[in-house]
Amino acid sequence: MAAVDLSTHPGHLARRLQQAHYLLWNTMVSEEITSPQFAVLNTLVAEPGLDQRTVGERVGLDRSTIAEVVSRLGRRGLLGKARDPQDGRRFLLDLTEEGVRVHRRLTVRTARMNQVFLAPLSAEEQEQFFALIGRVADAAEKLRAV
Amino acid sequence: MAAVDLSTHPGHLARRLQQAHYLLWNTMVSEEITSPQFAVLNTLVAEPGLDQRTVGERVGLDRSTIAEVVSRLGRRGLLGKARDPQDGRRFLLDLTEEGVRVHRRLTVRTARMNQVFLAPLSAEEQEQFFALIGRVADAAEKLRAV
DNA sequence: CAGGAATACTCAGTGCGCTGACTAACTGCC
DNA sequence: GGCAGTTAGTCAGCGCACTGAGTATTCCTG
Repeated sequence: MAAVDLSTHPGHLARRLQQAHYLLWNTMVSEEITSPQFAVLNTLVAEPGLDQRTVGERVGLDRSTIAEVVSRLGRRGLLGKARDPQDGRRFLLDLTEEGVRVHRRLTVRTARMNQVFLAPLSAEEQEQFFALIGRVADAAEKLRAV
Repeated sequence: MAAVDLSTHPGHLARRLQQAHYLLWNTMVSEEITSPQFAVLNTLVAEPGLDQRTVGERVGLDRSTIAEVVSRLGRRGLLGKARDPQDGRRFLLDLTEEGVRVHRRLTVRTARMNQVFLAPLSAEEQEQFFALIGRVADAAEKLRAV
């Protein structure tokens, strides 16, 4: 029996965490808009008119994935795409009014969901939670960059 | 600018963590066998002859997803499926010799990868990392069970 | 200013992960 | 024994996420 205990596997833990979040999001925030889609909306509220690649970079999605997410949001009428007149390769993205409205509505629910999600941890532990995961993710992303 | 800082969003953090792990796995462990597939192999080393649903439960995959993962592993000749003679609804799963060999080989590499992945944290911090994520994931899964 | 390198994006292919609807098999109760 | 309810698995459909190949545009360098 050379098997390993999965609970000491960070990858397995990360997957469980993400799935748990996904389910909670579905019940507490929205069944229509997913968490990555919200991240895109959120980025465009902060920086309207950003190009597609940069949006992807902000939310941590590669060019293929961001293209699909953007196209879905476009189909739902939450954002618009336009060629950059300065650089014909780029697409510039902007929220529609509906997109802004949806973002505003979901922001409230997201905050509530995050509270529930992190409720098992004390305020101090929540700090550690963010810091530890952030450090591991940052380090791994840097390994990739090389 | 009603935008939120994504770095304080546990869902976004969880996704980044998982992607970072995915990339490292690809370069350090295997391009063929994925982390969930390894989890299935690992479960069957510990408990040979388990049925498909229970394997899914052990590794945290729903019945649809475990069916796909199992079918892929079957196509690669790493495990075999057989109807349970006691209960015609069930499929019992068993690793082939090749499956056992692959599991043994990947176990070593996985341990090495985990070390690299967690290297930014001290031993004490690694404990916290496991504990905090485990508690949040457990709590969220319990919410679901209700 | 022309040709090669870099950049933004698309498309095809693979894999994980979920829901909801369906089929087949078993279980329990009358 | 028969029928209702539960359970294991499949299938279709959606969405995220990556790689690798291909196209169009821009940038850089000789």
